[in-house]
Amino acid sequence: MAGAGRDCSIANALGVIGERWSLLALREVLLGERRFDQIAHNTGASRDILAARLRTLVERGVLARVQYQERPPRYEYVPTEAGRALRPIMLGLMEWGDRYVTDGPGPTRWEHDCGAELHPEMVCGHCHAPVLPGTTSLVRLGQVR
Amino acid sequence: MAGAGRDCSIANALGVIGERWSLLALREVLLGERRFDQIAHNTGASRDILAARLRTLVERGVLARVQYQERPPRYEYVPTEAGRALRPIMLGLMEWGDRYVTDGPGPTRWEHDCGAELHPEMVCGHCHAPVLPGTTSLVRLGQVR
DNA sequence: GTGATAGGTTGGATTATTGGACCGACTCCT
DNA sequence: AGGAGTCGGTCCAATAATCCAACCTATCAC
Repeated sequence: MAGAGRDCSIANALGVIGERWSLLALREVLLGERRFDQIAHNTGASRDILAARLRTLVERGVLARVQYQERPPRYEYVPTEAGRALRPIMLGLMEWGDRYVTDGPGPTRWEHDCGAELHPEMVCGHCHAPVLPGTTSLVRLGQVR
Repeated sequence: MAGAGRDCSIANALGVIGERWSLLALREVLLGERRFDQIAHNTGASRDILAARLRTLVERGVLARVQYQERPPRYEYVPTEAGRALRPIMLGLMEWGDRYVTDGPGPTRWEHDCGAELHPEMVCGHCHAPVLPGTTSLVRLGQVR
């Protein structure tokens, strides 16, 4: 792991969800798949790596591991508040992938309650204007350690 | 690499920017650092890995490598349109990291033109209502291959 | 007893990453 | 002219992570 680099919440966030398969596992959980085998199948991750990733996501508070039956004990993974808070970011990543990576129409599509196909946009939480380059200024920058 | 898993633009996006150091390198470029040595220093990545990451980001159209002087030839990395389109996502990730990972106040802070400290929010591009769980419905889901 | 389901663990082979040294082609200082 | 510094990398051996298939435990259904 990196002991250096800029003090930055992006780096900290990537420390939690930045490893390979973590975000795809979370995608499945947010889509409603909560069982190990289903997550393994739908992501394509190998089972040992997936087990490790789910463990760290639980440790870091993004998912919770909930027993849904005794005898035999069986567990499912459910998103915590922190996990649900990643949903907009995943939708943003999906939008970016649709636009700049995936050929043809997006394989997964959402509709918003307003009736339109969902194309999420990032806005300022205060004035609700789009966050565009040039409309923001740096107040404080994390130092490089 | 994964040959299987769900057909999904999140997975496709991660194929481009999901490797370790890629997003941190992009963060530095978007912050205005364009030189190899500075990016290496500010991220903490080893130089050979950084060179490899920058190469794939250029290949995939997220960055461009531009010669800024001859004799000796020197290059800098600038964001393309696709790279700039990742800015809102990085800000969202920063917001998430500030809230759920980083202890204390966020090390990097932005102000929006409206005067408020920036706390970005994801909204529907059509009706501008926040994208909350329960306000969207799946129209089409990428199949697992 | 045979299969199926669920949630993993184990082992061995392959790949990726790390950190530091090194390099070529300059420029700047003295 | 000699020496140091800059820039954008590459090369190397040691270490760490990942992949895949096989295996395991417990239980239920037949």
